[in-house]
Amino acid sequence: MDILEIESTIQRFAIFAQLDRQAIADVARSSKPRCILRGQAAFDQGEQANAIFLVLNGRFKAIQMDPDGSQIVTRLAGAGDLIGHLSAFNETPYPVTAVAILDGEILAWGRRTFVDLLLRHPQLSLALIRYMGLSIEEAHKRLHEATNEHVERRIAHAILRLVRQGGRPVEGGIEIPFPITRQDIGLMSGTTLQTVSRTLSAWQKNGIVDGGRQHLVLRDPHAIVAIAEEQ
Amino acid sequence: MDILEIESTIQRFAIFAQLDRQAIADVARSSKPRCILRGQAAFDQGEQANAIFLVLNGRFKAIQMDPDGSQIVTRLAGAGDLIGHLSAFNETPYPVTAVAILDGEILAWGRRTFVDLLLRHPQLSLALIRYMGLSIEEAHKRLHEATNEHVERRIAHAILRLVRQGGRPVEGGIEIPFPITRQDIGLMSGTTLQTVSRTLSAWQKNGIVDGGRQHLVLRDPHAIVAIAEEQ
DNA sequence: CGTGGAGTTGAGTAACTTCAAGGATCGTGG
DNA sequence: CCACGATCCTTGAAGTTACTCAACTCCACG
Repeated sequence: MDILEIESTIQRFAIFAQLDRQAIADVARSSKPRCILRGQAAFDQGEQANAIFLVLNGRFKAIQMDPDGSQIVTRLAGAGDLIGHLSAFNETPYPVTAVAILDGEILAWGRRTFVDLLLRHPQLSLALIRYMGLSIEEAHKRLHEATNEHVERRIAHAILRLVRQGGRPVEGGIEIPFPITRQDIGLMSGTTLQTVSRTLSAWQKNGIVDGGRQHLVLRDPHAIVAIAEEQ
Repeated sequence: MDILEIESTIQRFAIFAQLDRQAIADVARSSKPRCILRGQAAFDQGEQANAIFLVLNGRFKAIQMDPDGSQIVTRLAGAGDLIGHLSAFNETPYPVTAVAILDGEILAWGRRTFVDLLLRHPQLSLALIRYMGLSIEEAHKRLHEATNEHVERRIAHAILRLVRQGGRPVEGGIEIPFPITRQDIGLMSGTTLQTVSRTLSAWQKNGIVDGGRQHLVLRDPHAIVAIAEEQ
């Protein structure tokens, strides 16, 4: 991807949309593009956070692991999402490992470089603040779900999140167009892969979803919304 | 509180610490101080977010409530903490109700006013970005705990958070110097007041904690850390 | 002195997890 | 092209944690 492509790509993303031509050029010029193959990590949990990344395309999952081995998926990131921004500015280690679940391209900035961009372009800071505000609200919503809702509802929420982050309409439903395992869904909804499997099997019997290995299609999205919202 | 007091107070808070004299004056001048009595709310969930607040003193709890009545406490806020910042910049409704659990003073800025401050003082934006990054990490940590740890451990974590946010050393332990109910602790650790009561009763028998109605003293903080970290 | 918020404690139970074992699907190398 | 290993998925049965329901006590405050 050359610099002009980068400019025209990033100016479409919410975080950069308010910047003028010159600012976009400044931002683009100081970035380094990088390809990440499926299965590779953009960075690893615990590593010193020297860079911040923007996803240009592809799909990443952020996995957080405890010393005792337990994990959760804190978020998925697609085109236009930042990753690594939490720790980069506080100079703390990355709190998650960001694994590509599809081949993809990202843009990297050094920590110091990005801080300078923020100081030079207040509109960029403001956009980042808005972006992070939404992340916190999302995290709190998940926390609420995790502590007050039963599994089936949590799984429904997790799947609706997948849809919002990149569901593709196909004939007879909505497809999740990237590989996702029962394990992943479990880590996103706070349950085990077995429970996810049982739940999806039941839904499949009712014609609500469809799909096989690492693949999911919502046949009746409305039914899933209903499950997510039932008392 | 007059303007000079405000200036000298806020410059000690992390979010404003990097600002020069002039910037501090600018920030202070555009703020409106306000007193909140115990039990009152600085703002209510669902209300249009027209203002952002800084806690000068006192203590607030942020409660999030579902349509079905279930609640969680997303955070406690003390001197130096911002409240209302999540939604104010995105012009979404407040996602929580911020209730004072002690009489306190806060500083208020209108949404537009604070955005202008951010645009005028890039260092303020940067500090806010750092602050929000820490909030997200904290939320993700709680999410991890909520889904992978058993109640006793979660309660221990919740209490350690209380200590970090304002524990006061007293003879024979550490005191939580603001009123906190079993219900609150339950809402902070994702369990019921009954389970909290049982757990604290057991701990009290072992001499780990002490306290009565809305009151808590850690007699053996080390033991609580051990519980929070045991496998 | 009465009322309501806060806390305690017991018993029963539901919802998930854990353990277990087998089946399906993918990719890879002979 | 087929065999094999690795990953992913399914389903059953047993076990457990912590929630729910319920009754009772204690205090603070008007």
